Amino acid sequence: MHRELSKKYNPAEFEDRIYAEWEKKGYFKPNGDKTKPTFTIVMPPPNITGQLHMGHALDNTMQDILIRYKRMCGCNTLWLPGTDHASIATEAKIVEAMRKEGVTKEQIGREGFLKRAWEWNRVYGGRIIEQLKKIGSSCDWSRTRFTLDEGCSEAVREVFIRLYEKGLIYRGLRIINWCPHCLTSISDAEVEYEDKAGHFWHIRYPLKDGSGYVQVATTRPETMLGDTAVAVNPNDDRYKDIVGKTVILPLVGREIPIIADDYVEMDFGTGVVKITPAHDPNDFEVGQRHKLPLENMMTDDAKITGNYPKYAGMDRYEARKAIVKDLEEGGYLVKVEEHAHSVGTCYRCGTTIEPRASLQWFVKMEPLAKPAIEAVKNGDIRFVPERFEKNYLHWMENIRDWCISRQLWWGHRIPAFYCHDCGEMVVTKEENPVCGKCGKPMEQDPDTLDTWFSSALWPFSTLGWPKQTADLEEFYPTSVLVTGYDIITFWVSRMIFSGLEYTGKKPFSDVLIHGLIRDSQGRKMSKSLGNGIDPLEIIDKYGADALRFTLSTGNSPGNDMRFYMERVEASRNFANKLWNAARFILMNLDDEAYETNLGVDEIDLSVLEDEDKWVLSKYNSLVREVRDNLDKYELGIAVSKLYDFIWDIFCDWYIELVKNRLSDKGSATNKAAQCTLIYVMSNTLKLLHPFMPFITEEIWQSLPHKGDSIMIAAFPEYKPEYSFPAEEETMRVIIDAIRAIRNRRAEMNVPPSRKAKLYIRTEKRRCFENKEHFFVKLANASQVELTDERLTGNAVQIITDSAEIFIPMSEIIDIGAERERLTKELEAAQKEIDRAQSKLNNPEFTSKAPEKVVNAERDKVKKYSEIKIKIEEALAKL
RNA sequence: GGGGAUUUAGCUCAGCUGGGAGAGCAUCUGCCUUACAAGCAGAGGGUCACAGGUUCGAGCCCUGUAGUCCCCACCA
Repeated sequence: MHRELSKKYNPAEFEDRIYAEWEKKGYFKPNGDKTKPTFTIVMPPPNITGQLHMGHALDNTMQDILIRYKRMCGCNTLWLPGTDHASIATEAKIVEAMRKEGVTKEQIGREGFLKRAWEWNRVYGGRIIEQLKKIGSSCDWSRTRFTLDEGCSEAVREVFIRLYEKGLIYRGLRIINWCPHCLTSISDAEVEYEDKAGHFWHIRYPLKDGSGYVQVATTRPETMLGDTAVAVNPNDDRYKDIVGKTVILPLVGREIPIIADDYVEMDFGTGVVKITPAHDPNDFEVGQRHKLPLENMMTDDAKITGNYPKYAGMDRYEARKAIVKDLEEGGYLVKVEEHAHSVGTCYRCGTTIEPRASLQWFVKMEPLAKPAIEAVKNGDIRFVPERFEKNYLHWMENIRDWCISRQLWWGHRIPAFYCHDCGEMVVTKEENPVCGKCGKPMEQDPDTLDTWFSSALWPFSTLGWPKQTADLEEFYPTSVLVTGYDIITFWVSRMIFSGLEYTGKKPFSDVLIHGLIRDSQGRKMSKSLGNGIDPLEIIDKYGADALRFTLSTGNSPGNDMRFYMERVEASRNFANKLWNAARFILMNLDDEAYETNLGVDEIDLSVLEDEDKWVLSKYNSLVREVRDNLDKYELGIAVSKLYDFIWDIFCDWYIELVKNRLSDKGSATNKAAQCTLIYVMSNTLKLLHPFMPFITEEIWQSLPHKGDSIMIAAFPEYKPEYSFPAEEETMRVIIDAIRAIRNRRAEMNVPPSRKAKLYIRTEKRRCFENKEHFFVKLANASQVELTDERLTGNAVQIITDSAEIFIPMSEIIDIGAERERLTKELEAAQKEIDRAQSKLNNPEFTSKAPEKVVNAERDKVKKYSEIKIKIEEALAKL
């Protein structure tokens, strides 16, 4: 009737089996209950380039916890999964794989390349989904999407055309960040800056009229080939007279003007700047203002063009050396200084990016940013933790136009078409448009879109947008987005403005931000360092539950976390503890408990002992706290409370307290204990299920239960009638006494085998009555006697706030030591009294502090005064 | 240059709206007590970075200082 649990906790035995069962039964799909609120999460789609890493494991564990919680709360819950085509990253990987085979993109052509890319997606995109299942992700896989699937592509085209027609997408010649390795433009957000040691070269540019020279300073001397002016500040008296004159560009011989522009700072360098409009964003602006020609002196792969035969074909750095040498030899080089400056690098390949004037597509950001800023400022969209709002707002408020075209093949092709004959351009969803002017077939723009362009639409494109689907109606806006702080600018911000602009609604209400998983030394996990830990290996060895527990504990939102194997072991040990507690319960259940579903729905409170009510009451508070923490996204706090309850309260105390009753087969008290064990255990399992789905299911199934799966059981609710303050107090007194006895025995090195009779004198007799067996079981007592008398003579005396306990053990009593110890305790009690009393003597305290706090201090004085009297009497009798 | 995070036990980190500092691991002591040695019972260990301030009361709030880390920014 009920399933046995195997002797050893071995997650590999059941995790896959349980997952398959859940999936087969369709539990991952929305329950369709329209009377309940919907709860939706759209998974940040992992790239198809790689393996599941710890970041994914964390991200998806958090999402799964929230989803499982809400599902058990009865919500109509959807967690929609998918993968990202990751254009630049994937293309780079494929090119690299091809290189090893000795094949180039050009050789196989666009079509052949795309064929390979789709094949790649079939293999690796599928793999990562399987890996997500291993950690227990309860996604609705039937709705799995891919950023490059037909629906998403339709959404991309729709958006592109809408924005174009609105004038928010334009094509223009601008300075963009060019990666000479990936051979594509990238957006500002995709550039990473790092400080590098460099030089400042001071170079003389002779005036054409022979009246001298100007001295410019540059960090990139090779770009002088592209200079089309030099500039000074209009207010700079030093150079007033030469503005309007021309200089001769050294090595090149080109005659270029001296212009005046505010951009130049007088105090910096020499106050004279060489202007290279084609290779520097500021210079480009200056060039625009002064109508300077663009001189592009570099090829795609950052080599000098044929226009400069002496340097043609040299790469940037080679050319720099040669040019510096030539300048020096020509007497143009004045000096070289050390100079640290920040250099932009490609976030994918790390190559130093080359700013470059280029014809690209852009999204005009300012009008889109405005509502996106407003939505966060007015609290419509909330960041958790809140501080990331600042991050987001700062970026949004200073946003620049977004370069969206990429010179890649793997991605959404830009729906713009050109007529070769007349130069006409159309933006259209049509696949083969003809030129409206001359009727000729048109050719599509060869470029694709930034991969984040499609990711930006993810929360609604996955639900069917632009079609008004039932899913979109039901599940959009989504509830919460869970992601790392590292992609707030790349992704979160773009989803926000996209959602607002295209659907008129925010894409999600809350953004739950987590940190990065680092190695045990605090370093980022990376391939190059080889310090990555594979989540799948952890799962193989310790189980998915242990991994999930590790990732969800001991960490606060938004903060990075170090990954320690010791912590995984501790998590596994916790699972083991739970497992064994369950085994113990199972060993002690009668068949009748299964036949009658004992303790499954309710408990007959009238038959419970104090300890039953105590644990039930503790459990009841736990329910309230866990719900509260989960509602506030405090996952780590919730799970640590569960840990404490299960290990400390339930296993170390409650189970120990009821062991005697469990051997008393057939009695009413035995049944009450079984009932309480079942009720508290199975409901605690429900509380823990979102965090550790597999072990909780396995155990729950083995206990008396109703329903097919813990996954779809109702999440426990707080019940006022299960709150028992009086029994909690009774058990606190008992537990304190037991602890005090154990403590003293350990101090005195009494071997556990040496049992002794206890005499307990207490004014809280009610608490101790009928509790004698606890002291026998848990405090090495041979016998317990409640007495009104103080034991005199050679007895160990133990004093708690509620009792005096005497253990006659004359043979090990050292009167001198006892006196010393009691004196110390007396001093400690006096100290407590003084401390509390001094507070109470302060009228400011008694008048201003809350009553609750003042009363607590009064109680303290009372309590320690009583203890003090007892100790004094004990000393007197010694 | 601006912004943020962080500094708590030997290590890694929790600590929710201010009301006597906690966990895991490590260390020490004693235990195979009829679930669990992946365990049980105990113990030691902290000027909560530093200096001021607000408050009856500060690990928590404010100001400053220092260390560590991150993000953003077009100064050649």
